[in-house]
Amino acid sequence: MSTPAAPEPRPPLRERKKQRTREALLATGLRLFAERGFAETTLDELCDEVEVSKRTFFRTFASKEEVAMAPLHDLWELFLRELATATPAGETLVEFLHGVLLTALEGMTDPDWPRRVLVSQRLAERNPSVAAYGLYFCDRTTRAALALLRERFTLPDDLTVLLALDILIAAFHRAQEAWAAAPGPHTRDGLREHADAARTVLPVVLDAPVRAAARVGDS
Amino acid sequence: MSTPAAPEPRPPLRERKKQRTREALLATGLRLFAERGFAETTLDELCDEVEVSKRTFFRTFASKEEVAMAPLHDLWELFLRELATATPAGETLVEFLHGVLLTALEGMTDPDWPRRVLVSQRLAERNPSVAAYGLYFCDRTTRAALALLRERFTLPDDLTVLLALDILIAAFHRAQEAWAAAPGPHTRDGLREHADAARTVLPVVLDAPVRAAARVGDS
DNA sequence: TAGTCTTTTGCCACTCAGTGGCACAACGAA
DNA sequence: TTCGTTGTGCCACTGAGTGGCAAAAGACTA
Repeated sequence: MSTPAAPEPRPPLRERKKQRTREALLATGLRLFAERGFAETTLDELCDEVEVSKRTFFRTFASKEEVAMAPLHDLWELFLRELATATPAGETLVEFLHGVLLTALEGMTDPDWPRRVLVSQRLAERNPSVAAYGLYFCDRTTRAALALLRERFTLPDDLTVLLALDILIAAFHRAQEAWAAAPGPHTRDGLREHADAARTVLPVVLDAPVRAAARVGDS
Repeated sequence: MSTPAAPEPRPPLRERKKQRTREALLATGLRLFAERGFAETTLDELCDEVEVSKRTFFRTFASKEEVAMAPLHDLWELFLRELATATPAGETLVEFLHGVLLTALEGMTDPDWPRRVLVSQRLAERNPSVAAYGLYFCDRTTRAALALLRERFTLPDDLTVLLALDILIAAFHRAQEAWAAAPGPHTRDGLREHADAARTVLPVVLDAPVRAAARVGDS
């Protein structure tokens, strides 16, 4: 389980069994999707292998796509939890948000998490419904973050804050794509480096130039 | 039909009939979705009313969601067509893209288009699968725009260009939401004004401040 | 420890978006 | 007018997703 929960008293058996079921569905789902393809793996097959009913599957996950995107969504959920307690130190909003996101990234302590994120990224690249679900989840995260920020801080207007969040999420998303596409081992630190690089580019983006290409054959 | 195609020779009967079918499915779909709800309207009902088979529906649209989002997607498709011919005049990439988008917006000449866009926006707000589809469509538009830009212009690295496109699309998306939420008549010009306002905010966003709120009861 | 209450699970039937195959209808060209 | 091409409708089907309900499992109390 990749959620970096603080140590807490042992949950009741019922809760522990629910978490075991969730983890089994998630691990098996990611494995089967990666081996056979997302569309080519039915939920009946997944539930047979985990030995739970499909009814239970849908009590655990909202949709098939949620399994595929769960590793990344765990990160965003932690981001929101960190945002609920983080304190800015005079930096800009985008820098503050970026810092909170990196803190959440540090909180992804399960050594298997990067591998799972890579599987998720591949599934999103190859399956439109997975990609769409991921994008929608981030849009909802933006909404939740705005509400959290409004409760806790003095901020500019909603449009400015929403755009700051959109820019942060777009930068991380592109970083994640670049990380997944890069050769070599895929590590959490590597993802952080790509995220930092994307963050660094942001001030340049608004001033980026565009010129007609020199056309071959044009003298 | 909201596509602002240049005047062209009369298409063959087959093509005209296809377009009539598409328009009938679109107009009827939007109407039924708005009246009854997206999920509450089945494709069987829609096809019965238009008197085509469901098989034909799926030859015309890739999904039910595509009907709901078609008005906005028409705009993005025109954006890509404009991008294939537009010439920058020394402005930044984001300004150039914004200009092309406004040109595409001017090309949405059907007087019914704003009303349809409003219906689409409402459907997206109320139906996750519609919103997700719209977001995914825009992500694919970003990809297509990058490829177009690369063919035609000298540009910075892919990350910078992708982020410029992401920022443009996010700004327009938020403008559209604000436009839909605003009281009074919803016009294409109103949407342009909101788009301009969002564009204007962009340079400010990266420097936007965040401070702890003064807490009531704290002396 | 047994009984009772609460929560969870599995089973089942079902809906509906979406798909593929194929025969027939409609259109287009010579 | 004939023939080739393209489009349509019909049909059977799949699989994600849903609701109802009885049985099983866990929690709590005396």
